[in-house]
Amino acid sequence: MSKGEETRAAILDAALAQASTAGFESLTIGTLAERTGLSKSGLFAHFGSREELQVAAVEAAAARFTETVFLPALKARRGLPRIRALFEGWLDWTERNGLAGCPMQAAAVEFDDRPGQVRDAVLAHYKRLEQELGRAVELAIGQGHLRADLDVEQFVFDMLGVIFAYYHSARLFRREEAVARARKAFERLIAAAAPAA
Amino acid sequence: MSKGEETRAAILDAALAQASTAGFESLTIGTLAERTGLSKSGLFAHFGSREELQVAAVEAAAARFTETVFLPALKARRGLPRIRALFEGWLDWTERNGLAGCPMQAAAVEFDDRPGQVRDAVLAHYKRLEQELGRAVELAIGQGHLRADLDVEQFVFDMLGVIFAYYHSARLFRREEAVARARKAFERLIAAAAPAA
DNA sequence: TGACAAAGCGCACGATCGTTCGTATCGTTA
DNA sequence: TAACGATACGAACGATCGTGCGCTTTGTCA
Repeated sequence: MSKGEETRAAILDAALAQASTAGFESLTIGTLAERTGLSKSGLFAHFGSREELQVAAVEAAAARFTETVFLPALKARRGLPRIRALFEGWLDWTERNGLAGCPMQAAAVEFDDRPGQVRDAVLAHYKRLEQELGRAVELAIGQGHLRADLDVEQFVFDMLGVIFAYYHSARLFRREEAVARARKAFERLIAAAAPAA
Repeated sequence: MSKGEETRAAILDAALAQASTAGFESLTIGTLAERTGLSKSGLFAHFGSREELQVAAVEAAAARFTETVFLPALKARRGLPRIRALFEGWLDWTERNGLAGCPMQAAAVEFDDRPGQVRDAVLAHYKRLEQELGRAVELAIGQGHLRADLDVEQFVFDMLGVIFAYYHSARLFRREEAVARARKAFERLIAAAAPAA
């Protein structure tokens, strides 16, 4: 990794930490420069514009998510075990990356009504996320772990809901029982999608 | 309503519109002054600080939510009908108020890791929301519409998840079928909570 | 090791930020 | 209508915003 790439990675590290606690709108060149020990202009040169910086931060978050959630889940057996691995990884991927809230959700909420490159990047991430999740569900159906007539998109929709409710309960309310509630909701989802006995 | 109260209400109208599309961090004195035709200092005098303005905007959103969702739902018969009314009102309360996204969710995500008055106000709203929702569920249990041994808090958790997944699907993905997905998920929740036949 | 490109800094710019203050105009009530 | 408080404005402040430019330092490779 060249010097430039190294610095760029360090900047994005700081950017993710910042965005996860205070949102992407709080990502300013000045504060980020101070946080990384760079000069404003030096930092700026790595991205060319603030919007590019925000896009890069979203993409960095997506990359982290892939490393922390997707790739490890591939080691689980296909079918239900893999879906469970995805779910569990999803619950704590932010902590495991030293982040506060989920930067992806923050970006989604902040930019869902603001057209531009950032919104496009967020959309791309969630599109891919739903695809991968859908594929995992279909594999589970193929394995006979889930009902053959299961509404896959609905299952993905429901699973996203559980995650969002978890983030809400854990971050805003700081509830300890959030994980337990999320797991219970998830298991009920799985049970409802189980093949007829 | 005195002149001052009138102006203040107009400012908060504009603030909610702004916050619902671009987030609370985008609420600046300058843009809001231009939007309302006031001078910066004239607008500022109504709140005393930017943070107070943000708090007032959160409380205005909560008031709108009460008017648009809570109060109408009280007209429905207690029990399941009222819970359904709450759910349906919740789905479209932002549209009915001419807003883009849900300002309350935006505030929750933006401030969940930032201590201060704004976070406190958001927390108070969601606390009350959960209380009211929980009471409605208990009434439904009393009416025999839902299982007596239902985990009320879990039901509220699950319902919140459905709403968040709906917002995500509708606002970020702009999916037409988001409402249908949300209703399906909600009905499954109700079915799982139904009394043993 | 010398040369060339990559990386970073310092300084400056116009704009906007939140906030303060003195002054003018308005609304309300006696 | 006179008077007085409520409401709004204009101008200014120091700070910070994103961005551009020229220069120096550093890393990299022939």
